Amino acid sequence: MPSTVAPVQEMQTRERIVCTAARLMQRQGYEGTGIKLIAREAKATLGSVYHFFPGGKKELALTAIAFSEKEFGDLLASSLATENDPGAAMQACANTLAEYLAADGWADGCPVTATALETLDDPDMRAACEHAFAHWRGIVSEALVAGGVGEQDAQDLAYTVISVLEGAELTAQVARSPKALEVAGRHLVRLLGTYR
Amino acid sequence: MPSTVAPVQEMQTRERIVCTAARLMQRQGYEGTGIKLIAREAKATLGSVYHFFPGGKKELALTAIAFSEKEFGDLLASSLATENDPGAAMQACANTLAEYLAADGWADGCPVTATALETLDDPDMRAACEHAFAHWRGIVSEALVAGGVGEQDAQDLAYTVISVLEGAELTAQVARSPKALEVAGRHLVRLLGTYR
DNA sequence: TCCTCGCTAAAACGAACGTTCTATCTGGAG
DNA sequence: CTCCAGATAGAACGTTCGTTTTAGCGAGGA
Repeated sequence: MPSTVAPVQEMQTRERIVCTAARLMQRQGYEGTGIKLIAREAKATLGSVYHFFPGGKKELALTAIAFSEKEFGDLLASSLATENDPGAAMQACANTLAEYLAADGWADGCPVTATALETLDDPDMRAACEHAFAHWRGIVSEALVAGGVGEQDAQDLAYTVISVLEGAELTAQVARSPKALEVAGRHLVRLLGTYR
Repeated sequence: MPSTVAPVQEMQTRERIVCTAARLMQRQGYEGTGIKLIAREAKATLGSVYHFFPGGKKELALTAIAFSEKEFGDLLASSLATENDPGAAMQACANTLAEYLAADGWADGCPVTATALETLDDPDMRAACEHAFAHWRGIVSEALVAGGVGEQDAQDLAYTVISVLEGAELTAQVARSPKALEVAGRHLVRLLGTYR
């Protein structure tokens, strides 16, 4: 049975690998990110990577997607918790994404997007990405319902909110400009405003 | 000097390679698509590929992006030409994208998106993707101005229109459902409707 | 002390990558 | 016919990929 200290060490190295994988994959996609590079950047060895992820690159990628799902979900939730109006919260969220992007040279985009498009033919990967998107939509949808929007309208709006955030972040990265995210925030406020 | 027949043959083979490259890259991204696979699928040999594209994979990818830029630009333009209301045109465009996606098993998404995210660190590739996005925004913006929307509002709306189409197409691919694109079309109609 | 076991370290595998090279083919010009 | 540039064909290069394998480390349990 593991001691009380060993698991901490274990999770530190493991989490370092997962975090690095997520960051690299959101910068250069799934195919573009090598396992050896992940190990090097995470200051771990190849042996450690395959020790924690016997399933290889795919298992690591699935874990990284789940990690990123939680990361962005927390950003959504905290934005919605800070602002009481859902529209203002989504605008704040868009602006936060723009700040993050500008801070790291427009490299770290949506963690799931870059990986998703390359791995749609793999059922497991696609399912993981779909789970992330559905999770995020659920957070937005709940907040909208709590804000007085009807159940059906809220679910539909959640689709568009997540879609426009994804698309605007991509646009901002390609253009190296926060403009797409800024106007997306304004338009989301305007769109959500028509539902009250 | 080339004869009048030889260039036709030349362009046929060349275009076959470009078209195949664009299709494969929109399915599996830049890194995930090998040059040898492109040659095989295009029924050309490796020698032909490097004959027409001495710059190798990158030059071919840049050409494929330009090809895709025109392809989606034409879809935008034809939708705007068919419908007289820009909002209805964008909704029709979203529905057309949904039909295409469903027809090919949700594989052929936006040609630029998949490539863009992996190659943001390459200035030439990023510039090509940015050029495509800007081109598409220009088409939408012009149509909005022609529809009576103010110049500044039209430019801002063009950002969001393209962003939401990109994001909704990605969402639809991952979910294997046209829903994201359908609601995106409805919400675009609604958003554009507030500007008249 | 010895032994075990979670973990690290590094070498090595076959396969596939992008690219280069040489050889062959084809069809119009001289 | 000869000739040659455009185009095709395919072998081969070195590198890097994901993965496997083997050896070594270092701290608890008996």
